[in-house]
Amino acid sequence: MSQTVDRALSILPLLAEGPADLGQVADRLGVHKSTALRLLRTLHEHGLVFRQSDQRYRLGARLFALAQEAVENLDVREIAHPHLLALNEKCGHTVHLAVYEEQEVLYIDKVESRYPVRMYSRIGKPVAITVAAVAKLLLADFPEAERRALAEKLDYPSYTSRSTPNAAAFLKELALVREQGWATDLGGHEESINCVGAPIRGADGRVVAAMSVSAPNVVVTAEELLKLLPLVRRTAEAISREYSGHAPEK
Amino acid sequence: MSQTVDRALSILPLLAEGPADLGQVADRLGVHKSTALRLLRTLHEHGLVFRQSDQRYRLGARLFALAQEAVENLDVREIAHPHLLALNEKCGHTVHLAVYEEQEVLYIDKVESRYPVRMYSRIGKPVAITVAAVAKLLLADFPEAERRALAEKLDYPSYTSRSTPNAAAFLKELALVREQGWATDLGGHEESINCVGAPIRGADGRVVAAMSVSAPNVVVTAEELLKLLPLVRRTAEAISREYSGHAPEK
DNA sequence: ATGAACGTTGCACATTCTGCAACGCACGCA
DNA sequence: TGCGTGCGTTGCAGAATGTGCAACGTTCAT
Repeated sequence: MSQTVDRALSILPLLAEGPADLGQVADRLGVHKSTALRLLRTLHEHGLVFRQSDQRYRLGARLFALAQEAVENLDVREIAHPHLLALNEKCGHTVHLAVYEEQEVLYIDKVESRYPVRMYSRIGKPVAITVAAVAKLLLADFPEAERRALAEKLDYPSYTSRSTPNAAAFLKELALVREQGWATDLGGHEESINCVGAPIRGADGRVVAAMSVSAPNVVVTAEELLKLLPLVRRTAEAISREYSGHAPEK
Repeated sequence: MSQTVDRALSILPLLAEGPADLGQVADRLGVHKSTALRLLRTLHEHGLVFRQSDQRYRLGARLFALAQEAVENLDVREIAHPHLLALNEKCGHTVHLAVYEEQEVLYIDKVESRYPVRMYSRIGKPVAITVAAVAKLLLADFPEAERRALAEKLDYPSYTSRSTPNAAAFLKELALVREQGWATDLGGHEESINCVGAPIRGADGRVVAAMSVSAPNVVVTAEELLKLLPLVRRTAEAISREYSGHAPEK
């Protein structure tokens, strides 16, 4: 829509392929050298491009800084919230959003069940890290060495008979979660409550948050809850897309 | 130099602070809404900006993709080489450049000593990982858990009486290197050869390569070699700056 | 129903960008 | 030493391009 800007921006992917000199840039843009020069100068002033020692142009530090700053100022919660609401709208159960922070997994958002029976949880509260679906999802993405180190350090409280009993079992479960791309907690924290969860990933593919749907046995059986898995995964993927800077579907 | 492009690029840092709507962008640019709209549209077509579900604009995925692609197409060796030559010019000793790759540390560049006595090493050859200064620098940057895991797996050959004897000693040495930001190998690989090295870091601060200066005792004592440390560190920093997308000094 | 806030469009004006041609400079070759 | 080529750079005149305005269409909230 704006020719000048359009041309200037076309330089960026071109330089991403590798350093290039003025003539090459002008040629590939199909413009006169003097025009390319002025565009490069403007990009240079903004730090998006710089000149290395052999005089050729390269993408500059500012680009990395911008990308980083943008990620830091991104709020998963803000982006996820409407999606969580929509999910709750469809299935009616409690929906949680959680992140990993300083050795803990914390709930950072929650949409209450529309059924009369609710489960206890609080935003900001640490999650039962050895059993919760969201915790498994977040830890499963750690590099293997860190996963092992962390697993060794944890306590394994027997909330119920189905709680994760020890480090070995936990690591095995994490490997499974990593493999399949989703996680469950079937009565591992409270006998009568089941959860299904899926990971939310950033632009680099790393897991940045996890979400889950929880419901007590009295409302739906574990089997029925599992039928929601595709929906949960689709929601998580929609959030991932939007979080990582792709236009939302539709 | 180019007003239109200048304005368009000014939008990026603005959006890095957080999502903004058309009016806010127009205001902060000091232009009419319709102008801001056209600029945003152009940025949008290039994927640098997109519109999230609440209609506000945000930095887009393309920005991350560009930054990533640029990093992948960057060649440390190409950038480092002139600096290594200059260093060799000043001190005369052998200069090495190395990276970590698949459980090994490999030499990827070398400038030969100008003294008659040379040391044996080859580009592409794996480095003695438990003793070489460059290896210590590269491994010291690993997260603690991975450092431990790797140290346990390694063999500790006794090249000389001063070789690193075991995992515990190696981890201690890595902690020291991490702390001080430089490393040495004083006769750990071959009795008569000493090295001083410094790390080369990327835009995110992670160590991407390491360089060292090596010289045999018959040419300079370890003490004299250590006097080169400031020069080595300055060279490594100059390479880091250029590699991470900042204009080279002067 | 009514108004405000916001994004969007078409248009006439002139600001801003463009390509040209000429210059300066460094490098390599004779 | 001198010439030639390749590259980045500058000033300029013409015109294409971007600009702000004013008016319209929507969507919300009151």
